[in-house]
Amino acid sequence: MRQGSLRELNLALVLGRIATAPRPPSRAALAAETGLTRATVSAVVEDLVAGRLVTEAEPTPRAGAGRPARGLVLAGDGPAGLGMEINVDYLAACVVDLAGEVRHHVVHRADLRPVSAADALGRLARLAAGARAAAEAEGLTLAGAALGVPGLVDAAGQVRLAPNLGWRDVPVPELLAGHPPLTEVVDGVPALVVENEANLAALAELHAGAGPGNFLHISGEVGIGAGIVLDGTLYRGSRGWSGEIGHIPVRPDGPPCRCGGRGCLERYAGQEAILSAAGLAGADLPADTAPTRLAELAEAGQAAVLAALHEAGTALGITVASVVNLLDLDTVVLGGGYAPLIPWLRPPMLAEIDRRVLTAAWSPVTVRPATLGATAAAVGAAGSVVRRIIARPAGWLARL
Amino acid sequence: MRQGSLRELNLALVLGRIATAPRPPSRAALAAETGLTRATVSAVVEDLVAGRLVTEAEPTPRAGAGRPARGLVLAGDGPAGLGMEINVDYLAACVVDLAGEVRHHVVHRADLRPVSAADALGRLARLAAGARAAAEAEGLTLAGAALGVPGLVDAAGQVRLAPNLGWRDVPVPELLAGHPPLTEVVDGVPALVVENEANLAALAELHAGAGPGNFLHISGEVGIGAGIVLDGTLYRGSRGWSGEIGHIPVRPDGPPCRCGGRGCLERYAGQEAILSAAGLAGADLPADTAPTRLAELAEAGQAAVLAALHEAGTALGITVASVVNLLDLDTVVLGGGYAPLIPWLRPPMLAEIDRRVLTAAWSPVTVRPATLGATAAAVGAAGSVVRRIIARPAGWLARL
DNA sequence: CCATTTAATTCAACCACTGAACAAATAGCG
DNA sequence: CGCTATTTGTTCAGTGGTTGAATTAAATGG
Repeated sequence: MRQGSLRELNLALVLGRIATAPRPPSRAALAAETGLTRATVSAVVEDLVAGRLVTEAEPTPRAGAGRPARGLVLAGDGPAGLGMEINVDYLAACVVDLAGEVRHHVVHRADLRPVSAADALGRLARLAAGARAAAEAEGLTLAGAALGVPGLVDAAGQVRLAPNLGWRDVPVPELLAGHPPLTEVVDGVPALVVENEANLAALAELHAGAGPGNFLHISGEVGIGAGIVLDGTLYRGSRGWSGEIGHIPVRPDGPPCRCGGRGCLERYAGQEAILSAAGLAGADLPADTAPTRLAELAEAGQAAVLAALHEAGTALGITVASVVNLLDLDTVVLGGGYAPLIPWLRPPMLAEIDRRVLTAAWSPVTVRPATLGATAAAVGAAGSVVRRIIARPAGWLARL
Repeated sequence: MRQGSLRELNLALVLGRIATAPRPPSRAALAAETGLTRATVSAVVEDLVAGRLVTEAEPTPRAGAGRPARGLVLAGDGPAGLGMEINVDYLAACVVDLAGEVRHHVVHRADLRPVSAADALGRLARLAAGARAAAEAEGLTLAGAALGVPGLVDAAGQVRLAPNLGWRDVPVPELLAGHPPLTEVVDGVPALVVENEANLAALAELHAGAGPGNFLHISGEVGIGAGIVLDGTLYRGSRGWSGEIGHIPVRPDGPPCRCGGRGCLERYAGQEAILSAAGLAGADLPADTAPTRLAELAEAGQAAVLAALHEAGTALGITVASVVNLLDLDTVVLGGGYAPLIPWLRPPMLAEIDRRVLTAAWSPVTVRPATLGATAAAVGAAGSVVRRIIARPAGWLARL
């Protein structure tokens, strides 16, 4: 810890409080919360304001006597994050400002399975260029970018395997490097961070939904992925490959899975599995509309659909019971395609959880829908960029 | 971060380096590693030496010219930790010094199932008093105590459920409070920390075995527990109830378990299950000798025993595959009663892992025996006390 | 025996936080 | 309307702890 570290830590501490406070706090309130003196907080805030990270809000009306406080809020015109997502049937890009506000958002629908990786990334780069232009038009400065992909990503940002896209060993940063505007390096972190989309969706939920805590966020897209948040931070695993929940064995002697195992969760609760159990295998539904279609049919009381959802919920419940026994989580969030199906998935899930979780008697497990919709991964990607600035503002300040 | 925090952080930083260095480092080497100046390191070390946390070793012979360095080592006569363990068939107490050396260790064998909790804790307090006397005779000062129990412990240290001991809602700190010498409160942390023994065994492995990393430590005692180490720290879960791996469903429609579920791991790989599958249900083996007996019979080629171990290993493999898919771990450590059975458990475990772990192709999962024996939990308990001092030396220094 | 090299300490300078005093801005009250 | 109480935010001398250079200490090698 150098001498300057103290200021770095206090910048992060104060900025973090401003970011999470329910109402714009005054310097005096920040001093009281953090234990710092008002003098120190004033000095720190001065740095933050000079760096365009914080601005003063309108004086907040307050009860009682005394000089009115000047509320501090995250700047809406400072740095922003660019978030992107590639999935089986769409591309997305968005811009999120420091306050977490989504300032720009475009989704480009297209079946990307027949398209080459280079081509898909080329289209994405065009979306990103548009997003950057939109951000600059609003006075924002992009401070970094993150991209979510439905697959395994290694430390260098290379996509090792994305089965549903048909990708294998795709060097994403290299392929995108030629395309502006993603070429700057900020503060030791690569200009473009590539990450599993389930992890990013969990991050989005962490910041948008109920505050920190321990939860599992299950993304039911074409495959089943999960992001794990432990003690308020995303857990990525030794190599960033955590959350491959789709291939957890539910019935070890069950039907074979293309991963090589048998009875994987995906064989019971994956989109294909549900559709085929519901007798809709040949219906050729686009991946993005299948969940709502299933919900309609379930609403109408279609027996095969109800049975398929019950089976899927049971499998999910068995898997979640394993996870909760292992990690002692209090909440499970269902996102992606599962969100519209919650009314039918939840009862069998809870039944299995209650039976199989050793500690269920002392504290029930909550199963709830994600607060964000299908755009969660892209928003989470952009959010991860601005969150990094909030966690280490010194890096941003060191560089204008 | 107050002004004094800087010194606190640097005390912890330097002490941590001294603790983990392979050879006694000099002040100059510490300065180079940490980025601090030699002046600062000297000042910090002076504080640590004054607080009896560090002492100077004999000058280390070095090649080349120059004034010889004075090596710094953790003090062997400063604070120490008292570790205790209660299990089904024994009590244990030990004293570990700052350097991690076990300075005292006693095990008291006795079947504790018929004994009341108060009585068992009374006996434990006598062991602890003996350990304290031994520690003081060696010039050590006990800085805290930790106790491992085979069950669920809540935040207050109360044992909510320890099925194999037959305990339910036992207020351990209260029952031990009357018994010296466990009554001091150190630095906001309760004088006695009560913790699940599987977690403590994992901690012991973390410090004694291969350095930090991500691993799962499975303790095969009468029940099956696990400790989870993520990024070099023990993960305890929302309520400290993580690692209840024994009740992860292996075959959801399998035989009923006393937890209320069906097909739990414990029904395939628990000690009772293995013995009964091996046809030794009525043999009335003491819990502590059963594993070695099984190993003997397996060595002799007894078919029923080999089949039972194969079944147990398969179930463990299926469970570990779930865990690795979820957490992306690179290592699984088998401890407790599983250690002597590794030659027979490992092959079926690896077979299941290879089949079912999605990322197994890129990086194999290592399954290895624990480096500590049956005493791991008690040593881990004592280690957790001294580790806390190493992580926050300021608390200890603030107090003499 | 002296030059060289590396280790550790000393000391003035500096950075950031501290605490108290002060200025600013408002509400309440007579 | 003016005075007081109250709370916010700033100013400033003081202090703790790190910084960097100079100095001393203790060895090797020619």
